[in-house]
Formats: sequence, C-alpha cells, structure tokens
Amino acid sequence: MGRLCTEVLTFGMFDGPLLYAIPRGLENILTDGMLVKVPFGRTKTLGITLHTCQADPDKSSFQVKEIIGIEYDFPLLGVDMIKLIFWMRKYYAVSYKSLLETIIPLAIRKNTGFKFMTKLSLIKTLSNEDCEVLRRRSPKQYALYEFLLKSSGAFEKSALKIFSTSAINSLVDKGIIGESFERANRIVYASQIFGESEVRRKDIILTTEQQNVTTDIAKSLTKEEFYTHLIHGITGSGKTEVYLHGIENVLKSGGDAIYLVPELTLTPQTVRRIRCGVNLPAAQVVVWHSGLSEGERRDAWLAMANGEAKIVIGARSAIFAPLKNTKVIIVDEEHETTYKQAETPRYHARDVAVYRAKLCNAVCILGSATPSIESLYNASVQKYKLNTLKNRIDGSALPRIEVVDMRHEYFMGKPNIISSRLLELIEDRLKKHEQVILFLNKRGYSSVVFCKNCDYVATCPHCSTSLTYHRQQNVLRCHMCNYIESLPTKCPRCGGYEILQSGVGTQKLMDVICTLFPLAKVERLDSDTTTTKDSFYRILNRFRDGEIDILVGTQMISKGLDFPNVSLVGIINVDNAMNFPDFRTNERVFQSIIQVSGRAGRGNKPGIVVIQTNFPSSNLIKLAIQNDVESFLKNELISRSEFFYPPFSHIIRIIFSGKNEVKTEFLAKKICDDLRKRSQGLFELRGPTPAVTYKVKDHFRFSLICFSKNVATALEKIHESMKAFKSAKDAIWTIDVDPVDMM
DNA sequence: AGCACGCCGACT
DNA sequence: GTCGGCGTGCTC
Repeated sequence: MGRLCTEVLTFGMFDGPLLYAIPRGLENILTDGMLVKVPFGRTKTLGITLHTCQADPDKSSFQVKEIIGIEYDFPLLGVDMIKLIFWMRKYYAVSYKSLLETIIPLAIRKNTGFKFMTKLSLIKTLSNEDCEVLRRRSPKQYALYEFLLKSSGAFEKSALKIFSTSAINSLVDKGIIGESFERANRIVYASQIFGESEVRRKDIILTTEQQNVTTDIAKSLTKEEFYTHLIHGITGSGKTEVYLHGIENVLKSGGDAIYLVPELTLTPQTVRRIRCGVNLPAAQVVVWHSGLSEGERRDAWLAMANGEAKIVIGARSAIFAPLKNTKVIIVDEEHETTYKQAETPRYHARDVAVYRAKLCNAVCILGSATPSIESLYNASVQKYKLNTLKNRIDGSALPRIEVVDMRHEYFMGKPNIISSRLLELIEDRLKKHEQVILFLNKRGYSSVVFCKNCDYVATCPHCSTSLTYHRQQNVLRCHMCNYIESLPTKCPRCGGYEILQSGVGTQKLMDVICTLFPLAKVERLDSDTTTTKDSFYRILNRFRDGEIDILVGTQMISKGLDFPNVSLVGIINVDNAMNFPDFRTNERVFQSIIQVSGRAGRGNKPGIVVIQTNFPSSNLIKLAIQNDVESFLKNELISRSEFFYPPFSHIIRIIFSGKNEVKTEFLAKKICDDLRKRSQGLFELRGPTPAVTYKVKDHFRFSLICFSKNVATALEKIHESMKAFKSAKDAIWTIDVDPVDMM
C-alpha cells in the first residue's frame, strides 16, 4: 500500500517541508535530521530530513520524488533541534529559511568549503617485465610501487613523502598511481587558542556557598530531567567554578555541554578556564562564534554532529550546536541583551536555551550578578530554582559607592564632565600607581528634560517612560504611546524656571582626561578602538600589565574583567541611560551600576566607585548602591504589572517601514485598527508611534506594540490581519517577539 | 532563484 | 496569425 517517505526541509526557495520517497537502499540507513540531496523542480538541492512516515505516492495530488542520496551517514540535527526549529518558527513568527540559515553553516548548506587532502592509490599493476625495468632504472619508484601493491588501499600524500616526492610524481605521470581527493576536517580546537601544555587547574577548594550550589545542581543533573537553575552570584563570587563542576559532572556520565557567553570577546578566557578546569582532550572542546571562517564552522559543526566534540563554548548562536546528547546548557551573564539577535530570526538565546534544555531533558543554568527581571520573576514563582552566592571568593568586600550630585557642580560654577570629587580621587590613584576605570554609557541621542532644582524628570503619564525632546517641533514626546506635551518653561513640581536638558558629550571624555592628566597613560576601549580582532585583548593586556593608568570605556569594560590593581571606578553619566525611553531602563541602569562597580577592589586594595548623576536621591541609585536586588525587584514588578509589561505579558513589536511617510503611517494605522477588532481581549495594542530611530536609510519607521499573555494566540491574529493587507506594498513590516528595546 | 505559463500589443 | 514583453506562481 504505502511507501516509506520523509518530509524534507530543503535549502531551496520553497519555505516548508516537502514530501520525498526514501529509495529502497536507504530505508534502513536514513534517519531524521540527515542531510540529503533531493530533486527540486528542474534542479537539485540539499535539505534536512524531518520526519519519516508512510505515504501513498499514487494518491497524492503531487508527484512524490525520490531522495537522491545522503551526504553524511549521521544526522546533522538531532530530534531536539528539529523540534526547536518548529517551535522557533511559530514563536518568533519567522521562516524556516531564516532559521536554517542561522542554524546550519553556509558551507554545509552549499556543500562547499572543504579542505581536501590528496590520497594516492595504485590504479595500474605492472607486468613482470615492466616491474623488472622499473626496479633497475628507478629504484625509488619501484619501492613505492611495491609498498602500494602489498598494502593495497589509499594513502595520504603527505604520509608517502618518505618515498620522495619526485618518485610519487613520476608514478602519477606514468598513470600507475592515481590521485583522489578527500575531505579533511579542520576544527577550531581549543588547543589552537591555548597550547596543550596549559597548566591544569590546581584543586580549587570551593567556598561553602559554591559547594552548596554545586551540590544542588548535581542533584538536578542526576535526575536527567529538565530543570532550570538561576545562579545569582555577586561579582567575584566564583560562578564560573560552579559551572565547571556542572560540566564535569555531565561529561562523566557521557553527556554534552553548551556554554554560552554574551559576546565573542569573552570566549578565549572562558575556553581557558574550561581547558584548565575540566580534564578533556582538546579535540572535544569546540569554539563557536561569528568570527569563525566558513571552513572552520563546517568542521566544528561536523565534529559536534558526529559526536567527536563534547563541549561547545560560544556566543548567541552556539545555542544551536548540534551536540548529540546535550545534558547541561549554561548561559553566563544571562541578563545581557546581546543574547537577543537584532536581525531575523530575532531569537533570544537565553530563552531558546531554556526551551532547548526542556527538549533535551537537560539542566539549564542561568547565571548573573544582576539577573534579568524576567529570570528573577521566574525564580520567585518557582519556575527556576534560585541559587545565591553572596560572598566574594577571595573574601574581599564590595567597593564603597559614592554619589556625586552633578547639579551641585553646576552651582559651583563650571559644569564639567568630571566632578571635582572624581578628579581628586583620580589624582590620588595616579599618585599611588593604582588603576582607574572610567565608564561612559555611549548611547546618548535622547535628550532628557529635567529640573535643576528638584528631582522632576519629564515622563509620560501613560507609559512610565521618560519623554524625548524633539527639537524640530519643540515638543516632548512619548515613544510608546505617542503622547505629546509642550516643553515646560517652568518646573511642574517646584515651579523653578531652570529646566535643563541633559547634554550628551560622549567622545570628549578622552580629550578631557588627557588635558587634565597630561602625564597619565590613558586608553579608550569601545567599539571604535577595537575594530581588529585582537585589539581588544591588546588593550586589556596592556592595562593588566600596568602600561595604562586610566581606561575609558563603554559597556565592554563592564563584563567579567578582573583587574586586581583597579581601585577606582567612575561612572561618568548614569543619567544618559537612566532616562531612556524604554520600560527596561531602570533595570539596565541598576545592572550596569552593579556590574561596573564589580570591576573595582578585586584585589587587596579597597575599591571606590563614583557615580555622577543629576538625580542623586533617586530610588534606583539608592537601591543599586546597597545592592538591594530584592527591593529593586519588588518595586520594578509593581510598576511593570501596573502597565502590563513583561514579565506579566509578552511584547510583540511590529515595525512598519516604508519610503513614503504618510502611506507607511496609514498602513500601520489600518492594521492597528484591524487588529484591535480581532483582539477580543486577548491582547492589548499601543500605537502606532514613530519609532525612536524614526528614519533609517530614507525609510520611515512606525511601531505597533502588542501586549499579550500568550504569544501564539496574538501572533495568530496578527497573521490573519497581515494576510488581509498583503496587497499593500507601501511598507514592509517586521515582527519582533520579546524585543529587548523599543528603538 | 530560475523557469514555465499566460495574457496582451506590434509585427511579417 | 505569432513573436515576445514580463507579471505571477511553482518547486514534493
């Protein structure tokens, strides 16, 4: 009756599974997740088998073609990955194509990028007579001939070099031996980053806290069931050591591990820690990030898919590592927004990690000194197990934090980027030959309006975000709901007439520092100065070696860096970040104060952190100084629930973009109206509003924000609505599920 | 992406 | 009649 068939997700233009018959010879070999070659239209293409089934080709309305062959005799994607693709397609409302393109390396999808090695084998035997001639006239060639004759089979060219290359070439020219080319693997092993001779970790004695968390995680790992741990450990509390124990545990029982770091600059130091901490051949540790070449990606990918590799360390996309038996997934610095991809498919690697762990019956470990509100919330409702590390491993104290009121600096006469207190402290550190980090949040295009005399900041009455000043129309506008008010001439709270806009002045800091301290060695570390691959490390190494006195930088220096000689950290302008038109602003500022502070006082020198702000009495800063996560979470959850923000809802943001301003806005409005009719209380809509980055490359952008308890049901309605307006070509729309900002 | 299909205008 | 313009739709 039926015939064994399989659904195949092709790399061709058709975006969906297609049915193919399995040829007789492959029935027992072919499994789900394999790379196969199939006929496609008039051409051939490659694809991944998804699901074998029984089907009757005669009864189908289309011609069922037969699979041509398999490319590898092992699956490239496990069942977990196939399920993950289906889930992501639905959840993030994206095409299969975009998922395959992010998950499977180009070289594998195109079957290119091989490195070949030349193999030699005998293709012609000689008569006794010819043999004798060869033996007399060309003994070297004869030796080679004899060797190949006796051993039969192909040998790598380099291995036969002992018979001299000229002998090889002569026999090839005579047509006696033939060359064939075979794929050679070329994996980025950890050994290429750090030598095999790297010292093994001495037995590190865990603190009681670390021991407790390690034991707790070990318990979960033994169950081999899906579970998520959230490790909330202060900076310097030794989270990494806890991760390493988890990995070691999993490897012992034959499982694989995925270790995610927020950005590629952090991979080498993580690889080093793992290689020193976990006793494993280098070949089993794979590095995965956007900096790899296509060839490197192919080989690393295959090593994981065929089971050679056991651990993958990498940035965001490493969550798609095709490991065969994933038993633990670690997401370090889980609060980092770099885990969210800015382009389609706009997935969040932390969320995908949790879901993949669920599919694998694996344990997911999220760790951070400043967990995201979502994760803290999930822990508070027992969805995650919260493990805390409250003390630094070296017993050092968290740095003392001082707040400098920058409005006071205004009163003192000359408003400067550096306050007199910070100036004084820098001088002191330079004298003592201790190091200084100055942190400046670069993002500063939104100018915020505030009162010089009281704590008034212009905020939206409907959205709890601060209003943005638009110079063109001279109005204050909310980018969430489009609320508009005129620029106040006097303060609505205290009646004062000194309404200020926070100036931005980003790049100046470096110049200012150089003028103030002409003798100090100052270096800048941000995306502009780290264009080349290793310039980041070069600057950091020089800083570590004491060749730099003052390091000026952006977010980049707030992450996981450990410099014992740093005793002063200055946060130049928190306000830049504090009044960002986004509901997550408070969370970001809170996190960044704690993260940056964590860079100070890591050695035996007590650290000081100076925060410069116009709002010294703000609750946010007070709580950050006290490292009071509980109160912060409590306050933040109250305000988020009030406005139905995450974690009490999911946000789906629809961005309309078009060259014609009027038409784009019109379409956005029409879809919004249509959606509102379909919403039936399932979701709430706000907008459309001009996006914060309103005009990008001559395209005007409007955004429509949808708040929903359930992403799937809201997306269903959104798709219905989109279908109804499919013919409209005035603008294109993009869907961003769980966006991390509202730009 | 290609490539066929198909429905109109200009031409030997 | 028929050659060819490229809008539309299909790929198991």
